[in-house]
Amino acid sequence: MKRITIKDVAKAAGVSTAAISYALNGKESKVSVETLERIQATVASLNYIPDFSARSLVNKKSNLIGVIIPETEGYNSAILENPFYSEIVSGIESELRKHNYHLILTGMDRGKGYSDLTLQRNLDGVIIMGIYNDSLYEELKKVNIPIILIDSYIDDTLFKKIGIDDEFGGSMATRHLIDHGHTHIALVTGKIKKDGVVEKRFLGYKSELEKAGLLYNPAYIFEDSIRYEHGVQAGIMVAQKHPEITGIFATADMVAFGIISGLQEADKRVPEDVSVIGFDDIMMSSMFIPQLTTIRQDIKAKGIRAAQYLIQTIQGSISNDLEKNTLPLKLIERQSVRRVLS
Amino acid sequence: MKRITIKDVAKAAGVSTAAISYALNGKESKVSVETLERIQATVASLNYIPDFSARSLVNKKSNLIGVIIPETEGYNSAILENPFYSEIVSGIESELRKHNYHLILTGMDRGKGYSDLTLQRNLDGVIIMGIYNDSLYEELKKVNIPIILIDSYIDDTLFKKIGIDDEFGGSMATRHLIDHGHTHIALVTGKIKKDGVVEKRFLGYKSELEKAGLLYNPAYIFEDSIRYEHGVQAGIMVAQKHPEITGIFATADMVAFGIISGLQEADKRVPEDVSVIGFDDIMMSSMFIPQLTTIRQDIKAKGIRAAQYLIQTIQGSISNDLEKNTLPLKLIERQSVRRVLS
DNA sequence: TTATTATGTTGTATTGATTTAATATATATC
DNA sequence: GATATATATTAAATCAATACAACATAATAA
Repeated sequence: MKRITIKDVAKAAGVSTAAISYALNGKESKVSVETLERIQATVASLNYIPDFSARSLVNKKSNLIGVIIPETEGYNSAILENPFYSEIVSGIESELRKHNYHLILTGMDRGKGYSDLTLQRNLDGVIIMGIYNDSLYEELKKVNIPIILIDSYIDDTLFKKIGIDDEFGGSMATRHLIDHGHTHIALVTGKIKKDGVVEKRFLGYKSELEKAGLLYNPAYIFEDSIRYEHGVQAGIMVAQKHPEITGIFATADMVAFGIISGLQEADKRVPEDVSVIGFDDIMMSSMFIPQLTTIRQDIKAKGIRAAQYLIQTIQGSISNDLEKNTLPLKLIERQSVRRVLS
Repeated sequence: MKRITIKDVAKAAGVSTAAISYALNGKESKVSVETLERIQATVASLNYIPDFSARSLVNKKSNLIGVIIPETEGYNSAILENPFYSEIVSGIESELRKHNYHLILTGMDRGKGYSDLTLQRNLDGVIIMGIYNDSLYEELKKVNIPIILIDSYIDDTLFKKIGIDDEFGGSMATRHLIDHGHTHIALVTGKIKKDGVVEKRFLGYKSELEKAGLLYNPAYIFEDSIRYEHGVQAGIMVAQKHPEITGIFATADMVAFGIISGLQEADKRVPEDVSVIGFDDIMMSSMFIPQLTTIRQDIKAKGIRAAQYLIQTIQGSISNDLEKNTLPLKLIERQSVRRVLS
């Protein structure tokens, strides 16, 4: 089946290809009403669908957006095994589709460049998740297209960012435990890297302890990776080695699930013996038993907002609306935290 | 920053653009060793990256694969909220990346066509999830590119398929309950549509009941959608209206989670009072409490296999290896099913 | 009526890479 | 040394669309 090109349409409608192009690209003013209608009719009858390759070759726009998920430790080349990212991508996709952009989804082998994809495909823009100071940093600057960073604290006006106030979130979670009478509070988290979200949440945790006059004990920090398995280990550890700990703040819900399992495995009950608070409020958190008390961020909205922001930037209607770029957080009280009597 | 084109490289290396093209596309035999080396050197020094739009314009290959997730009932335009799909996409992505294909991920508004995307982007192939007999059927045939269907029973040699033996899986699950002494077994499931996977699982359930001489009771079928919420409702229903039911087969793990919550809400314990078996073995199933007994399919492998099969088809090395296209199932015994005494 | 402006319309160059056919050069055969 | 063969190399056509500049026609102004 041969492809129907703009020439075929032109011939059938008895006009030039230029007329077709004008008629189809919002330049109806350059075409009379009669020809416009005739063109539209023939386009429909021939079922003509323009070729994006040819189009993007001339006007350097591809209507393609790259969505890049760097490999997280522990999630080996399985970029969507982390449900948090799935929800974000889901939001991005729905928003992009609404605006007639297509989405190229890709993981990123460490070492390999971002710019390859971008240049090869003439991407109109890129959304990158959870990147912290890194070698990629400089490379990103070279590729001169709009870039939105989700959950990044890279401090450069060149990059637009969508995120949350992670430090505040860390404070909220910690304070919630403190307010419920907990005095020995552990933190279970992924690697604390400079300018990563996890560092900020940790900072919130620490400052809130100080504010409450509680002792910050480095032995209460279980730092490894943002994975279920790490949570399990930490849970067992807490149960066996630290009976004084009654509250645990996990910097991700996934980790909180692991902690709860680990605790139960070591015969501690949640929340009767130990309270656990998570972070993110992924979908599973309300389905888990016990239902997880956590700091909610609207994950899907994050994706949607990132897509909107990117599209605005591409189309030049840049609204540098910082308030809308730091999304709200909310404490969701469910079943995994209880009050202890002092 | 101006783009570096093949012409720039040609000029810098003192050869024609044709030579560059040969050197870069595995046609080294048409180029002498010296020029090849010179070209490679200049390509590296100029950091030349070819433009896929131009390339795909001439050879009608885009190195792009479309991954299409039709909107599931209940998952309104949030294509990845279903963790099952996320895992598949994850598998597809890793495999495609390995072979230098890029992936366009998109949901599909009901009504809108598949062929638009395909033709616009000159896709080399398409992977479509969970499509059953439908109006889209005919449209798919018109677009003459390789298509892999995941979890579909559309019977047409034009479409290649990757799936599992859903009926057998349904049997396995049901038999497991029967073997554990259960005689009143409910089925909680999404809409049973002709040629959908759910229908097959239902058929397996039914036939296994008959085989065991048990009564098939339509009142035990809770048919609505493959969603957590439906599971909750069904769980409550069973607890309140059907105390005789001791075993429940959910045609998806997500639904099983809901059932367990619903049962607990209505003061039934799992597995002490009621046993629940799921289907899929998504990641959460081993993390859930109680850990879910389920029929495992290797979800990520499904994605990988689909990608492999598609790439083979595109490249002409078609291995119509049916055995490898029906992936194995395995009963995973965990904590949500227990033996009842008769 | 002629000059001027506005409105449609089209021919053609352009985009970046591939590929065919033609050409130039080197090597082997007799 | 002349002819045939193999090997490098390149000029130019091609892919499908866009957009500039040129031109024709109609509408308006003088």
